[in-house]
Amino acid sequence: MRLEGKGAEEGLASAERAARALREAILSGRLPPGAALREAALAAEIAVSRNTFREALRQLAAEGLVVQQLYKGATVRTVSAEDVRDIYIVRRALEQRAVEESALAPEEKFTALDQAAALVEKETGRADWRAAGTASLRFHQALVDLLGSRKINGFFHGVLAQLRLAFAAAPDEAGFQAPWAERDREIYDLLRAGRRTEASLRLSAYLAESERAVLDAVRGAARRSG
Amino acid sequence: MRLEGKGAEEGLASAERAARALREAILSGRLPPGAALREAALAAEIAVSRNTFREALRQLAAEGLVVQQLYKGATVRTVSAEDVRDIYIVRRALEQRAVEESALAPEEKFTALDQAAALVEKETGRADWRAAGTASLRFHQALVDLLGSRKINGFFHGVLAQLRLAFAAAPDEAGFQAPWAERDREIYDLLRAGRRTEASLRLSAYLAESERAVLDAVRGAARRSG
DNA sequence: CTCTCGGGATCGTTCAACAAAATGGACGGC
DNA sequence: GCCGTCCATTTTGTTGAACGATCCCGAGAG
Repeated sequence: MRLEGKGAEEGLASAERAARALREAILSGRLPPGAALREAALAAEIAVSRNTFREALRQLAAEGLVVQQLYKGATVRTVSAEDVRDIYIVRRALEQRAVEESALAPEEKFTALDQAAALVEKETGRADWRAAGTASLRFHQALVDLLGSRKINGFFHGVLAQLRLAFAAAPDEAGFQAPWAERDREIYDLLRAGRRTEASLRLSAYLAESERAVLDAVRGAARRSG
Repeated sequence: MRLEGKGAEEGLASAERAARALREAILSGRLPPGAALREAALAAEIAVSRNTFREALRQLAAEGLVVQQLYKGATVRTVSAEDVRDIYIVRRALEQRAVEESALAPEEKFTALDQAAALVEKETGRADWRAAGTASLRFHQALVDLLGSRKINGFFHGVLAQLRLAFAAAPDEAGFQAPWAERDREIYDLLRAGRRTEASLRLSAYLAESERAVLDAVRGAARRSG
């Protein structure tokens, strides 16, 4: 019987806790892209030793959220226009594949997809655009999950995390309040009805428009800061 | 067993050198799946401190080559039958997508693909099945590279590394000397001729057969050691 | 044979120290 | 005023030792 009562963080190595804390700080925008991650200060903040913090840094670097340069330290990854294009190559590849193969997916994955779409609608309804954006990404994560691959899910999760990084760089940019809810719901309905070709076309249009919006936002942020 | 490297490793953090040395030792089969990675011993062998070695371990764990369990240490990842099925879901998704989108790929990617196919033929010609297997994986890596995505390339590289892990567990198994060279060359020729539908069918058959062979091998290895 | 109970062995983590390199600012030349 | 140089300071990369926590394994009790 263990006495440590720190919720879901028990039984975790403190290096893992440090990685989570850092990941959370980055994805919440508290540590924006480009921010220097000074070991001494941040390690003290998370209450771990510098060595342990460095283990967490290595892990986040391997995940692509952090960039390490020898003797220059670690910084939060900045998302370039080229990165955005790459991200959308991935999205097109995996989401389109998921649509094509959706006939093989088990029923429960569709209900999960339905619930994700409902959440997007709910957050959109209360005009919480940030939450709606997150919910929409979760919908697309659920879409890719139709493929039923752990590895693809993990990979796609990391890629969407980088996309959120791009959002953090340029929040509330024009075009970001696009009608996600209707688009996602529409794609879901077409999928459920087995109209995969139409779903694929709809998804293709959605991704193209989304990519353009994110690219504009990233370019705007680069212009502002460079 | 010496894990030390020498060549072009200047300007690299020694944690990175340690990660490379360990990765190489794992992928070469010198540290087989399931092997315990004792920190003190291996750190001494690579001539780095235990702390530095632990950074390397974290990195390899994030890459999926190593599994860490609290207070039980790190082991080389073992590849289960389910892992193999997952790997082939990834291969089908990415390689098929690459074939479908191949019309958009620039010319130089096709010449790289051609050269990769030639290398498979060369190694097959000298009956070096191990080298031929590696070359064939490189051909399929080049195939996925038609998509032109850094992220997908990196992801796929890691997945194929795990597949090599499965080979390491069960080398020279029946079905592994399958006619890779002809298959790969055939797919390349169909692609170059723009006959994408036929290439897709050929690839599909190839992957199905390959998956079955690897699954049999992994199950055989599990039976031997379980 | 199974269960319990040590006694290593190994892991997870911290700390202090140091070399190497980057950083930033004072200084002087133009 | 502008520019490059030099040097003190900071930060990183790495090490070695230490120590509690936990696992592993074998000896002995039942």
